[in-house]
Amino acid sequence: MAYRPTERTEARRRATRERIVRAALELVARGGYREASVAAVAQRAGVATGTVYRHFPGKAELFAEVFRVASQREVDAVTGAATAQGDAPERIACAVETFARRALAGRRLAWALIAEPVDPSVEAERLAFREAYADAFADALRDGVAAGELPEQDPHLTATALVGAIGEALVGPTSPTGGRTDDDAVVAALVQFSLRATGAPVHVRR
Amino acid sequence: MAYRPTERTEARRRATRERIVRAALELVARGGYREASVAAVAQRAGVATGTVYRHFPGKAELFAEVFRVASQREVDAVTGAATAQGDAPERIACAVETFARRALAGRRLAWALIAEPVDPSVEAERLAFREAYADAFADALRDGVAAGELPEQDPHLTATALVGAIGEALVGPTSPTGGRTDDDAVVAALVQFSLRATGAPVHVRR
DNA sequence: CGATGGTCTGAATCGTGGTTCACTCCTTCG
DNA sequence: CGAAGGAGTGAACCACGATTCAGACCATCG
Repeated sequence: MAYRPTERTEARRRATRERIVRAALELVARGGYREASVAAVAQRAGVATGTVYRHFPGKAELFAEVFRVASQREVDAVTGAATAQGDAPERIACAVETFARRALAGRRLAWALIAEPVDPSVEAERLAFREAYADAFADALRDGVAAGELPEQDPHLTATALVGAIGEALVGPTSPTGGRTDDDAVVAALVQFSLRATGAPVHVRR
Repeated sequence: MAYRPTERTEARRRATRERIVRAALELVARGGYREASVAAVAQRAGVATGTVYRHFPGKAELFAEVFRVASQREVDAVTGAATAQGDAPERIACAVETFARRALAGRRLAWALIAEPVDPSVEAERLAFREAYADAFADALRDGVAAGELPEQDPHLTATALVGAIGEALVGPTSPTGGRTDDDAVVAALVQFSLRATGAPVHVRR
């Protein structure tokens, strides 16, 4: 025996893996899942295609991780907003706005995470992603109902519907040519919609 | 010259084409787009694969037609409901209920029409489908706003969001194992959600 | 009939990626 | 140094499903 993997080589390995994931993420954010072929990812990461398979069992696993990472980032932001100070309506408004603004900032990625065609195994990741979103909303809703700030309702269904509503409203403009609508206006309208949908009392927001 | 296509042969030709479309629709309704390979369609229609290409330039065109037909049917139903008698809230409730009930009756097809991965050219068809849905809602909303029954809002955005909300709420349970939730309850909750979202005054619906 | 125009057939072909693997190169340590 | 254990390479391989096409079969009409 004369060779033992050491910290240094470990680090290099991790770095390569990292680069592959980042490259994949960039490609998805740019051109969606379909543009992100293994060959393209490898090229962008500066490695040979075979190298990808040294780090991941297959394309599905690679992209499952990519989606997991990207989703987590988004969900964390929204969850943070939904657990901020304030009453339920305020928290919901905040979460919706966060969701919407982040999606608009990276439409292509948002589309990939929310609506693009992907492999079944990657799809599973996306389902989890939506669930996580819905959960963030659902928690705030539950609190609001308990506190009497919101009318009686099924929090999970309302939350799911909200996720769908926001997704559709944002992805619609995304996938076609790219509606040149005013982002602020869209966000504001979505917040209004969401507050009404939850049954929050309408105050004059000014 | 000794041969001229006649009414009889024309009819046979149309019948074959018809069978292909129907077979494709059935396959989509059963297993979604990905299960619906050209070979499978041909087999189900009782023709050879090559025959499909005698009636359609390619798979994309075939399924564009399939989606168009299926969509039209659904949209017509919803549009009908949305243009029925009554004030805007009633019409919207009616449209939402129609949308939801029909989707629940054929979940797989609904999923294919609303959310499944498809070729880009077929995707265009689906976009049109969503637009049509949204338009049906938007019209009722516009009327409601004009009549002072609903608060000031961007009807198109509200309509789009509604389509997304309903789609997500219905498709969510569809794609996984298949939530065993009570359909009636879901529909009722969705109607409530939609009415609130549009800003309709909450009356006791009984 | 039989010549003509057309549809139907289905096995072979093609294109597109994902995946493999024999080989080269690098690192570690006796 | 040199044997041992990977990591990285990239051209070749393969699976899969859409598409093609040469021939079989059929309807029309002079």
